[in-house]
Amino acid sequence: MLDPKWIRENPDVIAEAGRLKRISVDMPAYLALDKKHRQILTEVESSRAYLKAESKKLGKLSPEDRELALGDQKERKLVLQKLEAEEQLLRKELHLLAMKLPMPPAPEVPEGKDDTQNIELACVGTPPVFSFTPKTHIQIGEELDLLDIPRGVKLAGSRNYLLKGELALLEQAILRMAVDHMVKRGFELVSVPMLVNRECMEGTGYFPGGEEQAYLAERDDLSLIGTSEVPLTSIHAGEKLDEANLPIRRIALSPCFRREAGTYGKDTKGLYRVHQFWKVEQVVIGPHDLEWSLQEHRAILANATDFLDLLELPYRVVNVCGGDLGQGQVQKFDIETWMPSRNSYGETHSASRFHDFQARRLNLRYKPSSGGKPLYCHTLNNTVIASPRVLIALLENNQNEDGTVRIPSALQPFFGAKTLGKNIRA
RNA sequence: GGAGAGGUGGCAGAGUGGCCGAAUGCACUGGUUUUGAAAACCAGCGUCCUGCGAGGGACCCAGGGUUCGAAUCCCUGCCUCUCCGCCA
Repeated sequence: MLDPKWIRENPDVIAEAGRLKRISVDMPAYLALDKKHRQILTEVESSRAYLKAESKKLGKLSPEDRELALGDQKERKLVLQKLEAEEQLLRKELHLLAMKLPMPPAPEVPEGKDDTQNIELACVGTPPVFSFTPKTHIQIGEELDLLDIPRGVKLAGSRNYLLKGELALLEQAILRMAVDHMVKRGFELVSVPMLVNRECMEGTGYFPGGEEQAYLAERDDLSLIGTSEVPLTSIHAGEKLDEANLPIRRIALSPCFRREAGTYGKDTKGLYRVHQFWKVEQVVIGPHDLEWSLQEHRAILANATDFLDLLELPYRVVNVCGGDLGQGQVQKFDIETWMPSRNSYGETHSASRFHDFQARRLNLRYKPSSGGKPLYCHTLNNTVIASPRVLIALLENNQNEDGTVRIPSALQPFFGAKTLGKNIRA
């Protein structure tokens, strides 16, 4: 959500934002509606002021005099009611339009229409060269009897899977390692609801627009989260925080649910695009300060790349171009990890900064220590790790010729062994 | 799931149709007094929208309704508490 006053004064900036982000924006329509709404609002308010003042006088009149004055009041009330209905309708329309306006991207965001035009910022590690024909994660998992996709599909449809035994344990090990990694860096682990209300989905920018991507529990008007960014960012919605308590840095470990509507035929094989996965997500809520926000964006990016370094995986970081940015994002860095079976880097992390976009929708503010009006917070988030997607990289990059998988040393204490698959083969 | 009670300003808490944007206490801010502090006393003290301003409007959980007029009456929803039942 953008500041209504600012919208009025900067329609061109928003139109340009729409162009850069490939989001259709009709600023003339918005401005016309806004103007009309404010006109009616003024009428409603002055009419209401008159009626209110007259009513007060009525209260002091004798019963006989009152009867005489009532007729006029009733008539005016009818007129007001019509105006009020009109005003309410306009307000709703306007709000809906405002909810869909794009946040302008930062100047350092490259122009481009989709992910092929993202700019590589860094490339770390070297994709492995195999002296044998490498297997895909599916082959590795199935041959070790640790992965069962057909039965996952039997239970819940396409894009479902079963991880078994050591592979399921490996998943837990990575998630726990990620949690520890972040707790060491001062992030507070929060266990959050996975089923949230509409306010959370709208507040973080997923609704309206993203309803198709979410599993809805319609009877209770709740949605399954696609990421714990939603509950984590919404925790202090409607509150006025103390500046002294900022920034708030938190992580959550949660399952994530995505319908993946409109991706039929895309990434249908294996564990890359699935309906349900685990993710450790980092969310930071801070002051309304651009410099701070920029720094923090780099910091949460580093939290993730440092973790990939510990996992000894090759990856690259890209500066996401305008056309690949979401409505609310000001800038986004994606981390893509090398996946031999794809013969390319695949997106595993996404670090976004929002300025006050989410904070406005959530009505999330703080009292500045220096006094003065409450300000909207800035919010940011990034993945720490998402599984099973990271397992693709881990299994494929570290596979041995005999079909077992080497476990990176930092992960060994969490997994409890140096190799995956050994115990089964022995 | 059944029965009951309730949601008012930072907190506590009064307020059953006009004199209520809301008593009172606590907290907070400024002042007087004091070597300093405490106490006492005096004064101030909600948020948001709109307007250059004077001002106007909205808000007593939320949404509807009754009424010339609603914190107050009616309906619906949400939330909290107590008792009973059930349960990982």
